[in-house]
Amino acid sequence: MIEIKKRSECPISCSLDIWGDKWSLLIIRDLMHAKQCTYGDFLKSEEKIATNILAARLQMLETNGVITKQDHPESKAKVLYKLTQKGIDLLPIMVEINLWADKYFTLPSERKEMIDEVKKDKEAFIKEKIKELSLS
Amino acid sequence: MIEIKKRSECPISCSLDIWGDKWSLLIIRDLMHAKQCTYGDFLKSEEKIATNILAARLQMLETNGVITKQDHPESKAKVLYKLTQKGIDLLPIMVEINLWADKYFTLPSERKEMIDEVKKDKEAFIKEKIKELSLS
DNA sequence: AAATTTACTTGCATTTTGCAAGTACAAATA
DNA sequence: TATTTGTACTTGCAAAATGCAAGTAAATTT
Repeated sequence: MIEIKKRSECPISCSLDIWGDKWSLLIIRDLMHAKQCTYGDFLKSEEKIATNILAARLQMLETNGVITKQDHPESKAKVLYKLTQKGIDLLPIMVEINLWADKYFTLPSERKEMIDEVKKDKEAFIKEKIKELSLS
Repeated sequence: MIEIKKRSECPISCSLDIWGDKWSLLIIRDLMHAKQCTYGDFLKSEEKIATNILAARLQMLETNGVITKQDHPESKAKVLYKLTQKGIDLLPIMVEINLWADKYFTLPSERKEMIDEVKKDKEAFIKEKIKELSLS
């Protein structure tokens, strides 16, 4: 089992205790891009997470209600991971991280396109994206 | 010295490579609350960071241009740490983390007050707070 | 029936974290 | 002026987390 030990009652600290490790937000990013992923999909991401770490993080995020597992409609060998509402609600944080990164790094052009869309109308982007993630 | 190895060119990943560890955002949080802190101030925070980890993180954040050191005006024994513009620009991310935490945790009342102010007018809050952090 | 895919687990080396103690310089106190 | 205290670290070592390679078990494909 996974221990959820809070370092303090501070909102930043409590949040980091759930997803403030090296990998969790990348898993969540994948789910925001793809809406649903199999275990293997996560392993394919370019940052190359180790399989045991992936398993541990998925467990942690599920225990904390950020993601859920469900059966794959076409195969019993596969599992689908999805964001819960709690996970979907991390979108504004992700958007702000993207904007910060856009200001201080040189990003690949395919990322820039999305960010330019955000910059045009942040609220609209978030609203639309949340809607997308919520149905399904 | 500190190694800045990027796992990928993804904005989320690049950002996490700088401040995506267990402690950095808590250091940044302290600086956002206090505007400037000494080494000892950070050690006093309720999460109780270990002194060697603190030294390592401060070094990392300074190397990456998120914070700066300056002489304490009243004592050569003390050092003042402050946010750079790059650090101040993390404020919107912090605000969103607070809002997420507000939705999913029960927070202490003194934190709630600040968050209620944010909820009234997020843009205004951020603008005002950035102004505050920028002068000095 | 055998090989392959999928989602993991296991074992072990490496790296990071945490704790306690130590150091060096500045400042306050006796 | 000598000694103690404060401040910002560093060092050494144990514990925990991470990373890598290989293994397992059930489902699917061949």
